[in-house]
Amino acid sequence: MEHRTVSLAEQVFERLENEILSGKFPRGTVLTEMNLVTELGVSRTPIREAIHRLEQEHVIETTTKGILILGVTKKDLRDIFEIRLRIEGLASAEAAKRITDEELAELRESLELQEFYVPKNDPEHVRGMDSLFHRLIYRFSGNTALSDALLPLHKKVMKYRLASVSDHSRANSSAKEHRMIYEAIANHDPEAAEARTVEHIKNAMEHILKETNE
Amino acid sequence: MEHRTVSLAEQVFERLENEILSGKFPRGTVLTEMNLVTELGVSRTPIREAIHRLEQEHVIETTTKGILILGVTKKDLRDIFEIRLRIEGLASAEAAKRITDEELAELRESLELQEFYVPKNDPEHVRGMDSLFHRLIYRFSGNTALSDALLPLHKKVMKYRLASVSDHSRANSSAKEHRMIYEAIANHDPEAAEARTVEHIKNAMEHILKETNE
DNA sequence: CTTTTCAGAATTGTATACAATTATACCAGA
DNA sequence: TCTGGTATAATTGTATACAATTCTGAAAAG
Repeated sequence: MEHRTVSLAEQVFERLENEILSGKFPRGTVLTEMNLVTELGVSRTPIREAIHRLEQEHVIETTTKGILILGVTKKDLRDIFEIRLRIEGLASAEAAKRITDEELAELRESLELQEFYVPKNDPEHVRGMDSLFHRLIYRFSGNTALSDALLPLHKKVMKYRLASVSDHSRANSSAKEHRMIYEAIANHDPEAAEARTVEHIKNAMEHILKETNE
Repeated sequence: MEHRTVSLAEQVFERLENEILSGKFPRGTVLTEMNLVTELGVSRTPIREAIHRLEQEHVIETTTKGILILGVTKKDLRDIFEIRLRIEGLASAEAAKRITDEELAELRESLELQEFYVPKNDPEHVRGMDSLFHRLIYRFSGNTALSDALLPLHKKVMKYRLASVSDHSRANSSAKEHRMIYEAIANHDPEAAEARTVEHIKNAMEHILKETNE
C-alpha cells in the first residue's frame, strides 16, 4: 500500500456525506455496500466504516434491505435553526474572548475571499467561504463540545445554503453580516459578536426557509 | 452465527463508551485493538467499528501508538453546561407542546422510580433514572437534531453525575426539580417547562462544578 | 558517551472469505 | 386466481489474512 495521509475510510466518509447532504440521493433511496464497492472501487471495510459514521449522524439508516438515505428534510432545517439561534452566538462570543492574531488572520482571509467571490456570482465558492467562516469560528471558540454540536448542524444546511447564496442580494447581505461579526471578534467584543451572530443566523434562517419548497 | 438482536459492534461500543465515560481508564491511557480483542473476546472488526464511533464523539483519539483515552475534563464539563443551559430548556418546551399520554406515562414512571430510589440512598439507580428522565425528554421533544446534540453532552457528564447524586441532599433537590419539570410538561406549559429546566440545569451545574476537583 | 542506522516488532489500514439472516421469486396446490 | 411454502439470491455481520507504516531498541560508528 502506498503512503496515504488520509485513509480510504475517511475519503469515503467525506465523499458520501457530501453527496448525501448535497441532495444527490433523494430521501428514501436505498443503496447497498456492494453498490458502493463497485462505484468507489474500494473494499467493503472502509465503506462500512463510513456508513457507520453517517448512521451515527442520522444521515442514513441501515436496514436489512440496504442503506436508506435520510438526508435533511425541511422540518430538520427548522429544528436545526432553532438550535443554532441559541448556541451559535456563544461560539462567536467565546472566539472574541480568546482568538489569537494568527487565527484572526485566517478568519479575515476567509471573509475577504467570500467578498471576492460575491460580485463574481459564483455561488459554489461563496458557499465554500461562507461555510469556512462559520467553521473557523466554531474552532476558535475553544469549546470542543460546542464545535462538535454545531458542525453537524451546519453541514446539514449545505444543500439549502447553496440555493440561498445563489440569490445575489442575499449573498451580498450575508457577506456584510459576516464582516460585522468579524469586526466584533477582532475587537474582542463578545457581546457584539454574539448579538450580530444571532442576527445573522436569524436572517439566514428566514431566507432559507422562505426559498425552500420541498 | 446464532441470532443476535444487537450486533457485537454495538455491544462493544456501548461497553467501551460506558467504561470510558465512567472513568475506568484515566485520560492519557493508551489501549490497542489487540488488547480489546483479548479482553472482550471478539474480533477486530466490531472493535474497530466501536473505536471509530467513539473517535467521532471525541472520547478517544487514534494514534500510531494505539487508542488514546481522552475522557471528559473539568473544562469539558464547564463547556458542556454552557451549552445545555442554552438548549436543554428548548427540549422541555417542545416536549410540553407535543407529548402524548403514553409518553407522559413513561416519563412519569422514570420520575417515580427516581423518587423511589432517592430515600434508599442508591446513587447508581438514582443516576440511572435521572439520566433516563432527561433522555426521554430529548426524545419526546420531536427534534432529532436537538436530541442528537444533547445526548452526547448528557452522556459525558455521567461520571460526575454519580458523585453529585451521592450527595443525598442534592439527590433530593434534583428529584424535586424533576417533578416540577414533569408537572409543567404534563400541563402542556412550554414556558414553565423551559424555565424550570434551565433552573434545574443551573443547579446541577453549580453542584457538580463545586464537587469536582480534578 | 552520544548519535545514527537498521532490523524487527507492534500497530493500524485494507481486502477478502465465511456465517447468518432476510428478502424474493417461483412453483405447487387449493 | 390466490395462497402458502420452499429454495435461491441478496444483504449485512464477523473473523481473519495481508499490507504498510511507525515505533523501539540495540548495535555500530564517531
